[in-house]
Amino acid sequence: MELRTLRYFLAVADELHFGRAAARLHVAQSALSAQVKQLENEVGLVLLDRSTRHVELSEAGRRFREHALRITGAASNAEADMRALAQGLTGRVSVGFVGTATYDVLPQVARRVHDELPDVELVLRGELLSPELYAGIESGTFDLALLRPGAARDGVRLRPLRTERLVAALPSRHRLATGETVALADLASEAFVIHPSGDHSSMHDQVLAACGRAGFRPARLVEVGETATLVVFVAAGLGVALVPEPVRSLAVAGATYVQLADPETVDLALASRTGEPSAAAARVARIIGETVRD
Amino acid sequence: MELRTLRYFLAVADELHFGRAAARLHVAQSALSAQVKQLENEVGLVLLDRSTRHVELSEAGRRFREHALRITGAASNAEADMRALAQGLTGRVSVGFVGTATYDVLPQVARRVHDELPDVELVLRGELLSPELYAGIESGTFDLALLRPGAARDGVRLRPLRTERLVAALPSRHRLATGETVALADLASEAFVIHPSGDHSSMHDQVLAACGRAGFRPARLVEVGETATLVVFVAAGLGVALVPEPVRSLAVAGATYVQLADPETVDLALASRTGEPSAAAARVARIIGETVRD
DNA sequence: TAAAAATACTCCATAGGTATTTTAT
DNA sequence: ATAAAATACCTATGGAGTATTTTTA
Repeated sequence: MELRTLRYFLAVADELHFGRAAARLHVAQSALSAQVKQLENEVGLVLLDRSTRHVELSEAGRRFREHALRITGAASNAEADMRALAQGLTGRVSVGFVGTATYDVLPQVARRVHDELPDVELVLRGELLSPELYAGIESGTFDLALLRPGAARDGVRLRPLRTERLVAALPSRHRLATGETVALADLASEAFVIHPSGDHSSMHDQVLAACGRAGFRPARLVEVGETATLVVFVAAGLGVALVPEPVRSLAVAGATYVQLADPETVDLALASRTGEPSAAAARVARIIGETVRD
Repeated sequence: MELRTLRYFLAVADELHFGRAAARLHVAQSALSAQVKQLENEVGLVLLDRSTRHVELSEAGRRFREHALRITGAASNAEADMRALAQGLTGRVSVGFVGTATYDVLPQVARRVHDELPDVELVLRGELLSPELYAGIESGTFDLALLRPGAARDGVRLRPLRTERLVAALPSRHRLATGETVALADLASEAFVIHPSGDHSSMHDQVLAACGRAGFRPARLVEVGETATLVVFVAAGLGVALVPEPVRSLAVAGATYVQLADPETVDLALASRTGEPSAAAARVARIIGETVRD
């Protein structure tokens, strides 16, 4: 039993006329007759009661028609689904994010994917550290990752997205919180709320490097994993923090973001596995690129 | 896309090894490789990530596998169902009965079909007159009919089942109800409860013919369609009746069946359409034959 | 008698086989 | 070095076409 045979049978069952059915299928009437006959031999039942003047479905034919419709329908579904998958209109894309991208890029991307690619399942994991994301891309856990680019690793392709200025997050009551800008050196004696150092967090290292360039080393460090928690700690007066400018979209009462006088920046990049990504992943990558650009 | 291709793909997806899958399918490895490759071309996606040392399903392959399983599963279902249909183990069989077979043959047949052919749907219509049954067989409304054989009609095949003796149904209080037998002539002056004459009921005619042979013509006729109602009327004292002996299984308080001294009989036959009946109808016919024989 | 399905036959596309090459570990 | 998939090439099955016959309403 083959799908072609079933399609032939269904055409005859539809037209109740071998000639017309053959025309519809673009095959000769004789080929159609032969195929239907073979199908009947296979199932061991007469499916069509036919004379030269009349064709009608037998009881068995009516029953078989239901089966044939189910089978060819499932095949059509499969074809349609695979076509959609090939075009990136369906499928699953898992994306990992560093914490500082979680509150800015992530929600916009999720919204656009939901609107433009409703059948694409987006699996999001935010608040991860760049090394974890590198490993996730290599191992296939993630199709895409938004991370702070570090040493190139082969198996991972990096595309620079943008450079983000660092801003200071200060308690609103802080004496420097009302200024237009703040010089990093003026924060030398403050406690710093900072991402954890473990596993080589990129933000941890870059904040300390910036302080170093400003001529000091923070006296006290309060390590906090989640970006949201970090800002809340600042708001609570536990210290100051340096965060990429897009974190501003995370508004927390009691915390104020102030532009740095120093030109400190961190890079944001999109990572993917080398080789052909899935069509859906490519579409999501494109949306991420457009979202960041705007 | 053809079922063969899907089965090949599923074998490889199962074995994750082209050589073993080919062996399982009894085809050469090269043929399998070619078919899988062609399938991938058709769907436009790589379904299997493979090297000479390792074969695994791609994301698209996992997705396609679900489709392929659904499709081939539906095809297997179809084959199994058609096989069962060809063997008469499934399908629908409609059977019509004359009223006097309704209470005897019908329940036994229904029970046996239910037990022995659980997937055969038995559609029963009882309490019909033989001419209606003839027409129903010819028109295809019924696959089988239990009826009183009359003039042969072509398009209808008749198989004699048995000859049933007529017995008298008398009100229990009737003076003749206690005898071992009753002579028909002794009922000459009674009112007769009888099946309707309309549409040439066979029982109607045969009861009157029997009376004629006994030398009388019933003084009064009470016409009743249903056999059960007929016996109830007798029990109520509205008259006497002649019924085929199997109607005895219809026990009604107040009515007594008494053997006739006269050797009057009616025939019961199984009617079916000429030509090949469905396998299920043939099985049911066989069960009817066996049931009546016992 | 005419329309339509079945049959006879021929052809060729393609599934499948054998032998060999390529490739990744 | 070797196991296994891919490739090259050949064969043959069977699907499809043309022409004709058969059938029945």
